[in-house]
Amino acid sequence: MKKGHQVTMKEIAKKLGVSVSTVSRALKDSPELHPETKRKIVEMANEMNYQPNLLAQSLRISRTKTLGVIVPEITSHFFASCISGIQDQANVRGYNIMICQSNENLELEIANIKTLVATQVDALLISLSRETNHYEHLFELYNREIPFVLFDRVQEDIPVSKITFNDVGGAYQVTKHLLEMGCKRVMYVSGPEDLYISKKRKEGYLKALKDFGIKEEKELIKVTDLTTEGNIKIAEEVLEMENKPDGVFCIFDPVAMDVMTLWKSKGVKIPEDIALAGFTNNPTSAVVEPALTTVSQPGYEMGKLAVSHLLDQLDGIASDDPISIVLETTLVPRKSTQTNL
Amino acid sequence: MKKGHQVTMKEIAKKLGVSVSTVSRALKDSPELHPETKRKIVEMANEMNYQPNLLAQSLRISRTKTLGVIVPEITSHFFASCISGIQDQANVRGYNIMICQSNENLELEIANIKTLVATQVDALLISLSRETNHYEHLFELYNREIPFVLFDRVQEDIPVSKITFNDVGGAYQVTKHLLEMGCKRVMYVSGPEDLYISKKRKEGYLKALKDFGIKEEKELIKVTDLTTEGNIKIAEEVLEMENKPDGVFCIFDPVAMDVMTLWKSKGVKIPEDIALAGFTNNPTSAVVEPALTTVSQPGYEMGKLAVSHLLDQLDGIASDDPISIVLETTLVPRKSTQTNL
DNA sequence: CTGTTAGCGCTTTCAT
DNA sequence: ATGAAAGCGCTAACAG
Repeated sequence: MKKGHQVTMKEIAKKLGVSVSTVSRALKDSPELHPETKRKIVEMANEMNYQPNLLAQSLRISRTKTLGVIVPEITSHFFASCISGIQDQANVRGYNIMICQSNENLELEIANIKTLVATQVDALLISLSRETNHYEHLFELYNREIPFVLFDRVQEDIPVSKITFNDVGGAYQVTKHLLEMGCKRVMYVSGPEDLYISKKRKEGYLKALKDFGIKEEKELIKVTDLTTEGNIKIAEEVLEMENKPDGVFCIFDPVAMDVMTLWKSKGVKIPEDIALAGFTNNPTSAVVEPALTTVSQPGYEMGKLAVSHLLDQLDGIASDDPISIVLETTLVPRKSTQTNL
Repeated sequence: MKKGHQVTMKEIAKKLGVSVSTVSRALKDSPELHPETKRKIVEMANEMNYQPNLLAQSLRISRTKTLGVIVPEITSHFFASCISGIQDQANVRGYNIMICQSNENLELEIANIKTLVATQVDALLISLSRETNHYEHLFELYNREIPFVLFDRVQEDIPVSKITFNDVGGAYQVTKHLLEMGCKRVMYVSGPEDLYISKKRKEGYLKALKDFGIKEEKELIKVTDLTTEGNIKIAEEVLEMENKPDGVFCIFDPVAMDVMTLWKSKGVKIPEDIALAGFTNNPTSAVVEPALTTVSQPGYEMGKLAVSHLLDQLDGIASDDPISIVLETTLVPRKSTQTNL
C-alpha cells in the first residue's frame, strides 16, 4: 500500500503562480501581505486540503515537540495512569508523546532510549526497569545534554530532576497502621535489595518499628524476587516459621495478592491469623476478599507533574538545577488489616 | 534548558577534510570507498558520538517508520494490552509508535488523528471512542490515502481492514453457559444501542436464546449508559422487577462489577439468587467475590495482529483490499455463575 | 508586498 | 574513490 501524496506548499505556489515563501507567509497569517493574495492562497490551501508537514518544520527548528516516555510496563495500571497523566499534560503544552516499554529489561531500556533520541524527541521521561543496575546510558544522556527526568523508578546519583513518592512515609504509614491494629510482630516483604524502592520502604518500616519501641528482627525481613513463584515461596516460608508474624507488609500489591492466594488456599484467616498489607493500590486490591489494605500512589498526578516540570525546564520557566519532587501517598485501610473489627 | 548540540555528518566531514557524501557513504558501509578513509570516518564518528538524525532521513524518504495509535483509554487494562502487543510487534518490524488517547471523546479523537497525520506517521491503528457517531474524519483519512486499520471499536462501513473479536460468538457462549447452568430467565444488560459491540453481543444473546427455544422478552433487555450511576440504576431496577431474571449477562465486566456491588449490599446472593456474568475478563473480575464469569479477549494478540496486517499491507506483502480479522474469545466460567455447585 | 536564497541533516545521482 | 549538487518541505533573512 502506498501512502497517498501530501499536498505541499510548492504545489500551491505553482498552481497560483506565486512563490513558496508567499504561500508560507499567507498560511501563517503574516501581516505584510496583500489581503487578496492571502485570501486566494488560504482558499486554495483549503481546497487542496493542505496539511503542514511537521517533520520539515521540526528539522528546521530542531525541535519536534515530542517527548519520549519509557516505562517498564504499559499494562501495569500504575504506569498506565502515569502515561495518561503525561499524555494529558503534554497535550496541554502542545507536545506529543512517544511511548516505549522496557519490559523490565535493561537492554531494551537502552535500545528504547537510543531510538527515541534518534527520532529527535525534545526530552525524555524515564522510569527505570528493575534490571537496571548500571547507569551509563543515563549518564550518556546527561553528557549529551538531552533533557530528561526520572519518575517513580529513579536512581539517586544522576543529576536530573526526579519525581517520586514518599516511599518512606508510605511504608511508615502502613507499618504504623499494622501496629496500631494490634500487630506485635510485623514482617516486611521486600523486593530485590538494590531496588531503590526496596530500600526506601524498608526505611519507613524500620522507622515505624522504632517509633513504637520495637526492635528490628532479621527474620522479619524477607526478600522476594517479585516473581509469582518467589512470592509464593515467601508465603510458604512464613507459615513454616515457628514464631510467625501477625502482620505482613508487602512491598507491592501483587506480592500481597500472591501471598493472600496461597494463605487462603491453606486455610489461613486474613486478618485474624495474619494481617496483610500491600503498596500501590491496584484496582484488584479493592475487590479481592478480604479487600487489601494498601497505600495509594497518584500515578496520574505524577505523570502530569513530571511533564510540567520537564517542560518548565525546557522553556526556561524553571531552573535547570535538578530538583526532587516528592508526592505524598495515602494509606487505604481495608479489611485485610481490620484485626479488631 | 537547552538541548545539547547533536553531532552532524557535516562536522565529521569538516574535521576530516572530506565531503559530507563521503561520510554518509562510510557510515552506511558503502563498498566503493577506500577502506582507510572509511576506517577513519567510522572511528571519528564513534569518537564524536555521532547519532544519525532520523528526522532528516524521514524527511528525505517521506517515511518515518512510526505508527500512530489511538485508543479510547490507556488505563483500561484491555487497551493497555493491545498497546503492548502493538508496541512489541511494531518494534519487531522496526517501527516506533506514537500513542494518543481519545478519552472516549470524538473531538479529541479527531484532533489526535490530525496531529498524528501532521507528524507524518506512516499509518494509523485506531480504536474508536464511544462518542464517535459520525465518521467523516475516517473517510477523510481514507480519501487522503493514509493507511489505517480499525481494531476492537470499529465502524463497519469504512473500507479498511478491521480486527475485531467474535462478539456474537462470545455473547452466545456466556448466554449458553447461563442457560446450561440452569437459568430460565436470562437478561442482557446492553450498552448504548448504537454501539457496535452492543448490537453484536445482543445478536449472540438472542441466538443462544433461540437455540434453547426461549422467546425474547423485551423486559429482559436493559440499556445502561455505562456510567457507574447508570449501571447501579439498572441493578436496582432488576431487584424491583416482579418477575426477576435468574441470570444476567452484562456487556462489560465493569458493568457487572457495579451490579454485583449493589446486589451484595442489598443481600442478594450471587449466583444462588441471580447468576451474573460479564465480558472482557478484566483483572479485577478474577479476584472479586464471587469471582466473575466472563469472556476473555486476547488484547495483546489483537494488537500484534493489527500491526502485522497493517505493515504487511504497507510493505505490499498483503493485498490492499480490506479484510476483516476476527479473533475468537474464550468463556471463563467462574463462581458467579456456578448455580449448581 | 513578494521573490530569491540559504539552510535544517541526510542521501543519491552525476561528475571527475 | 571521492566531491559537488540537488532535493525532501518548510521558514526567515535579505532584497527589491
